[in-house]
Amino acid sequence: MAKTRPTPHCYEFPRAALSVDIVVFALDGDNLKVMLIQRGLQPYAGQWALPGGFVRIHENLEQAARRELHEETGLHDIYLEQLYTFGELNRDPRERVVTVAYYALVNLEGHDVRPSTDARNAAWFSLDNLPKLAFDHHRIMKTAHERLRSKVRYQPIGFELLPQKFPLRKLQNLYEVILDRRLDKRNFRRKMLAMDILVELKQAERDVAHRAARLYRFDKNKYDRRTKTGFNFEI
Amino acid sequence: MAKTRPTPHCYEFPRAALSVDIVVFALDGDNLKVMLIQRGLQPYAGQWALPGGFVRIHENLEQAARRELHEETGLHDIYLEQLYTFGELNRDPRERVVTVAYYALVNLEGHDVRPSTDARNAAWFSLDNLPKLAFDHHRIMKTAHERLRSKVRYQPIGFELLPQKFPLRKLQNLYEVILDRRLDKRNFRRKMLAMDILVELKQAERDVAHRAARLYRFDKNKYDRRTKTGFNFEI
DNA sequence: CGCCCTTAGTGTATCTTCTACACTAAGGAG
DNA sequence: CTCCTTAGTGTAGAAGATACACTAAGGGCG
Repeated sequence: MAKTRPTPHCYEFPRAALSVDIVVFALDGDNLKVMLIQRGLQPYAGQWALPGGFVRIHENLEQAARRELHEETGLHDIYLEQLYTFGELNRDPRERVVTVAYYALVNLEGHDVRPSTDARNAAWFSLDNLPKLAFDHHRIMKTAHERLRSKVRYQPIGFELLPQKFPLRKLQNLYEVILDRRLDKRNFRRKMLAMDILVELKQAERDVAHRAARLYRFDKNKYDRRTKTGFNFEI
Repeated sequence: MAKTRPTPHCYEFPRAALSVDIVVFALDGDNLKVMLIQRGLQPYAGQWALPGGFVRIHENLEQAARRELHEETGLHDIYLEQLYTFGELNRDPRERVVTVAYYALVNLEGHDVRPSTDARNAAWFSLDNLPKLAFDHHRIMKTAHERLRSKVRYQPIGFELLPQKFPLRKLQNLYEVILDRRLDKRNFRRKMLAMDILVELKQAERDVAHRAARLYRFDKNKYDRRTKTGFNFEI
């Protein structure tokens, strides 16, 4: 597959290059973070950008996104969903590049996130403290953020940002951060538990300097069953 | 630009071809319809397919979708929105083709729809009576239908399927067809009018064999203003 | 060991929104 | 002028959303 000097590939009509870019969200206390990598090559050398790269001819789009994500950040087996395809003419100064953007959700504790694998410089940034981004990545990021904010309200994807076992306060905090507004504790708990998609565990938090909260986990099977009978998740 | 024998375009790595496909929805009484074209060339010659074609190197994705739509169906200046990008390896038997799918909404009365321009065979089909479709177009259609069903509930896009002036019963009918369930007339009217995004016109229906209904139109400015102050459209 | 600090965990009253439901009004057709 | 069809309207009860404050539990520290 890999040659030192690849043979050229010719077509009757000019073709755009096709890439994938991924907006990886994670929750760090009261901050929603995204992972960025610092570009080593031109264009935009030294600037921060979304992880991503060109789609190979024998992999589909999601495979390409997962491969790039793994190569550049070490992340694997995470929630990934197609966001939007950006195809403006001059979004890449080199040539026409169309990019299929994805967004990913990870929990910081569960995954062995090694931002600095592969000799690249990668790091988490708070969404409200982003550096200047290469290409049209700021726009992609904004689109991803909006999508997350609206999707989190009617699909149970927020759990992807938490460890498998979590106290309800962490879940509420997640929604408060993403939706950017305070929620009432009692109402939140009542509503969430009434949906009957969480399982109350026999464990409690450990090593906290206050009363330990009970842990819960999201039960996907229960959710799927409830969904089939007309139930709709909603925050 | 157009040559009888284009010079070849060569790249270091193989590239997928990039196309757009459009699912055009229209409402015809109690039926949701989509426009299909009958393919003249291989592969799938003679079979029905979504309108669409290859993206040119100097047009962006939406421009490509609008151009193809115009060339193949005569439709122009219509509501168009990106749906999803399909990139499975074997979705086109000739070679790797990644397609950016769009969906469009038109009102049958307002637009001069000429399905048979351009010497192609084009026609409207009821969604529940579709022929076998070329490529993975059935999947694209299904995705578009699901998107329409969910989006119509929280964005005022349904109006795109109606003429500018319409009686409330037509609007209710639209939601009943798309959501596939009956709505209560009094509740529907109360809710819709309470949103304060419709303007009651001084006109009534004409040429109906019963009491004529009052006509309304959707006021986008009003909607935008209300949206800015926290209002959310919802059916 | 006991006090303090912090977060966990709980119930109720009120307001708002959703639902179910049936009759009179208007207009054209015959 | 009668008939047929659809337009247009109100209300009561149920369900869901909101606002709100105290006691319980556990670790830290003096």
